[in-house]
Amino acid sequence: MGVKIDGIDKIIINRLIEDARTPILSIAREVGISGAAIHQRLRKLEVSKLIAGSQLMLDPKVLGYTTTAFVGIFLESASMYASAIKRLKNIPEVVESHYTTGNWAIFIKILCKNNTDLMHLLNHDIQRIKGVARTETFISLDQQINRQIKV
Amino acid sequence: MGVKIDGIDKIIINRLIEDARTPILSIAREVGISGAAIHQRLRKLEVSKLIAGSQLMLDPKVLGYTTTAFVGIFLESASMYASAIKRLKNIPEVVESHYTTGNWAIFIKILCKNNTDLMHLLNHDIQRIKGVARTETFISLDQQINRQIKV
DNA sequence: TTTGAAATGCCACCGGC
DNA sequence: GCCGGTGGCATTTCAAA
Repeated sequence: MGVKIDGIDKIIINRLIEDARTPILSIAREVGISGAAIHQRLRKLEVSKLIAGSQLMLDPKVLGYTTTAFVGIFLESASMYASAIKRLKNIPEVVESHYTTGNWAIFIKILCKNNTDLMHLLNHDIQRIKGVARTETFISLDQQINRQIKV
Repeated sequence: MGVKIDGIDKIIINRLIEDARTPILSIAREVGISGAAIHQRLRKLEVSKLIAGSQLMLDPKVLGYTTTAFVGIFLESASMYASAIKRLKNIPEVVESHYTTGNWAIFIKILCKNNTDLMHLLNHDIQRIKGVARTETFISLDQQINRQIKV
């Protein structure tokens, strides 16, 4: 993991984490080097794969997705993992899926419009996936932290 | 929640979710309307708050953060929630925190460099937060889905 | 790694439809 | 809602140090 990052790189990264469309020249003026230099540093950071891309962030609430929930899924056998994931990928409300140690085999994060939709998603979409034995659901009532790891 | 989005808006959004720095004019050429029109649509979507911003995405693995874990936290009493969150905010490895129904009061997502760091984080940083009674940890061995809600 | 300069391309704002 | 035009910037590349 030989990626070395100095203070200027940190400023560049932090400005672009706040707003990925910040003009490079405005960062250049802030740190006091030329735009070309910023540009080359960015390319280096991309080549190193530290920068994985940039994303427009949507607010799910504006689309009506007001409920966030986590669901732990018990599988009948570990061998059903791959096929279960395939099915989960087809459910748009599933925004994260992990294979975890501990209680469950699969652990997912989902967004729903309301509790009726959540119930429908659980009973109709998730519970009916082949291999799914049982689920445990935790509804997020409040999210206080949502950030990236710091450089 | 009166935000109506047509096919062109969807294309704009999806292109910018893939790469937030995509030039507006290249989207304009793709959909066959002028850059000015794309620009106006984007402004409308920003005003509607559907677009919450844009972010540079870092790859935590390149920084050495190879372990993702979820930790359920039991609190001695719900009244310690606010102060516990305050302490969690000071732990950079904590990237998400939720107040959840079900077993735990607080549910967090953390990134660590390895299992030793994870243990240290749990025993030294998290367990010692005032009000934290007990924790349950789930390590993610594999993440197969990571996306935003679709428009 | 940095710089300035140059070519190219983009953005953001109009007035008008 | 969309367009074309425009002036001012931004991006990208290059040779040079």
